[in-house]
Amino acid sequence: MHGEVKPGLAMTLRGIGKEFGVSMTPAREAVRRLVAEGALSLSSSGRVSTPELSNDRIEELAAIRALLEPELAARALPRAHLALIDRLQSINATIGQVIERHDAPGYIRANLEFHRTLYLRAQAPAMLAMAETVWLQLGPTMCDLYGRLNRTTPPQHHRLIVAALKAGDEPGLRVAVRADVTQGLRMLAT
Amino acid sequence: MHGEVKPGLAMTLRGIGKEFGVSMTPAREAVRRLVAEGALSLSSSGRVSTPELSNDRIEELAAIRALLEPELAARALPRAHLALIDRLQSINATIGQVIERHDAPGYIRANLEFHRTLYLRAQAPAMLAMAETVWLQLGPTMCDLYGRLNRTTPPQHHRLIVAALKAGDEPGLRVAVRADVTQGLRMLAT
DNA sequence: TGGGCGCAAACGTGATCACATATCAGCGCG
DNA sequence: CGCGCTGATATGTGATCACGTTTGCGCCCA
Repeated sequence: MHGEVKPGLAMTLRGIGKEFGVSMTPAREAVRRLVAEGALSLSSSGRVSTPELSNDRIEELAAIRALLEPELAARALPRAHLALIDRLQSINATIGQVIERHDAPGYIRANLEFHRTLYLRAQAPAMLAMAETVWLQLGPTMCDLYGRLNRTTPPQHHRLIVAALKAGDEPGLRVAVRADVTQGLRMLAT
Repeated sequence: MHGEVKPGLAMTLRGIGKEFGVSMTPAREAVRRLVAEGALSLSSSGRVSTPELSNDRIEELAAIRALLEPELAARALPRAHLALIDRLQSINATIGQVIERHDAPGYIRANLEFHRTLYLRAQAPAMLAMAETVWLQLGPTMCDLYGRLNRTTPPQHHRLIVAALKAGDEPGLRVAVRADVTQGLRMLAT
């Protein structure tokens, strides 16, 4: 999810087992679960690797985010109290620092923490799980793209999200979240 | 997904293995995959069973359907030719027959076939997979509910969907699909 | 008769193994 | 010099087993 493993990297069950000090059986279970969630892809011979997403697939996954996440944010809005907004702003500050360091996985991690912190308030576990599944699928590819771009602009959409939360403005919040989610896609087109 | 197994039913790995003539290992993999997809729930002791969904969870899953499926339908709309519409109408006729027979799993299966046939045209595999995951989670509970209700009215929303497809009316299609998806939820409230 | 209690059966977990298959390096041929 | 073949190595699959834990049934006592 955090993009710590590059897209297209192949792995073996025995290798994973050795890496974590377990036998093949738990490694197999973990791998098969990640395959079921779309985080890893299974070749016809059973070999496993991180998927290399096509542009169409990325667009599709971004579209799913653009559907789910505004709804999650809207559901969180009535439950968003001051402490939550403070927390979001603090995470936002961290994101600014991470960007300066050009730390792509760190940026992804902090960015997702911002979204997850907000969506946790929505009290919608199935919807959140679904969003995290999408993040999991996008992780390696997104991190690769961010790493290539070396962007230096802080996330202005997050500020808009926080502002809409403070104002209790649901339509504005939906628009801000959708814009934040779609921004990553636009970056790909360049 | 088709609701052939009742909610809350517990299963054992050795039992599943014996049922399908394999050992525990493949049974474990299959079960863990279904757990990852949310179709089965894993107790703290590792025992597995079909989940009994709370009303909140059902509402949430229906909301996800209401988000994803209109989008899938809209993406399928430009690609929907006459043969597809014929196929949908034929499935619709089947649904009418199944309802007369009070065959709840058959109804679920035919209903999902209607939706899947349409959504396959959307050329959006990730989004379709996500919708199917939701169906998988709802399957047992929905079938249970349908079985209790013994409804006799044919699905009028499907007719609206077909009409909107014929007319090339995207907003109307989105509304019709959303109404069809939400209908199941309304039934629960009674 | 109802409610704890204990024990045996059953369960999940993780390890190991045999086997069929895929992968890749090296080599020989064109 | 490039291409295909071949064999050794490595991989996934499914079975089986030992072990610690949970479960559920029967029994005992109040």
